[in-house]
Amino acid sequence: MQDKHYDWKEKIRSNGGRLTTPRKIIFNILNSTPKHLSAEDVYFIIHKKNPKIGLPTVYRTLDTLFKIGYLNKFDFGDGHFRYELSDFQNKHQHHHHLICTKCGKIVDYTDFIEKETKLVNLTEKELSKKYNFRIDNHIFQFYGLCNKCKK
Amino acid sequence: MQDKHYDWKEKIRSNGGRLTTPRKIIFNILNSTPKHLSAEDVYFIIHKKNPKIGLPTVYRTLDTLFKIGYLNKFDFGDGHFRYELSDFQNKHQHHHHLICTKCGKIVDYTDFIEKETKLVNLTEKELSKKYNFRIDNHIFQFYGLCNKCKK
DNA sequence: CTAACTGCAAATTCTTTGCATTAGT
DNA sequence: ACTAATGCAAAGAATTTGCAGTTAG
Repeated sequence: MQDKHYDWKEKIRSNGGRLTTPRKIIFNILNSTPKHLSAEDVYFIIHKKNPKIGLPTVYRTLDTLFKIGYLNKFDFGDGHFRYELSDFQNKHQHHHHLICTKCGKIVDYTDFIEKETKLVNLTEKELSKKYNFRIDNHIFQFYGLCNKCKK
Repeated sequence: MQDKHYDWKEKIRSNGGRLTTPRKIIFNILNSTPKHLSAEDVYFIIHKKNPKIGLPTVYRTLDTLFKIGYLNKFDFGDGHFRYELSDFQNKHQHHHHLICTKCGKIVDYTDFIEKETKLVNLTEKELSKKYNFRIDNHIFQFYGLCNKCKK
């Protein structure tokens, strides 16, 4: 249980998918960084060693992983989506974000999650009842200015 | 105090801006709906009566209003930004969002805000101290499936 | 084998920019 | 009059699509 990723390959296959070289590489890239990578970030990394792999493949692979639930997809407002492996793989803790609206710096914080969790669960329960939604996920983001940009 | 919008015109002028026809129309469009409009939504509405006003003007006006703090800008993940007049104009209450990942339906909820507020304030305080940020704003969004899409 | 995936190029979509003209103040 | 803002057309940037060739199962 050290690594719950063991089954991503199985998940791909069981959906009729194939375990191709680009998919393996892209998964590994995501799995070896705590950062939120954009499609272009991934492409840049991959391109150094595998110049044959194209940007469309990166987009398609990220979408595939997103659809089977292995990726979180964020928009921090800088004009492109960013991805990270999902939290349920216990390698990464669930976290929220603190975003500098000037320089784009992003801080993942986990510090206050515990206090928040109880309330979040309660809120999810009440919301799902009142609005008849099945809630799968949430994004909490705080926006402001980082120490440098505050001047 | 019924309508705090009284001063938006003043705010525009005091920044060296001009009170043009497109700006007045666009402000009124935003002011007469509780919805989250995209630039194209605004353009579509405006275009029926004022076909001369172009999409770039809409984008520029939205950006202007955003910069002087009269607009909130959201990305719900459907590929374009959406805008609404800011909460501090007491016409709209501060609210969070519930988003259907299948059909894109968005529910604004204000119900649990009160309970959340205390925690949010506390979290903002602790985060701003720990990470030395000045926090101006936050976005909380829950994602899931609405009653129709749950099937 | 054969259907899914890739790689390339071209298309789409949303948003921004350059510039000559118009219109607030 | 002065200069910000507009309207048009065209450019940019991120992402998606079509399709012929490749490859995993």
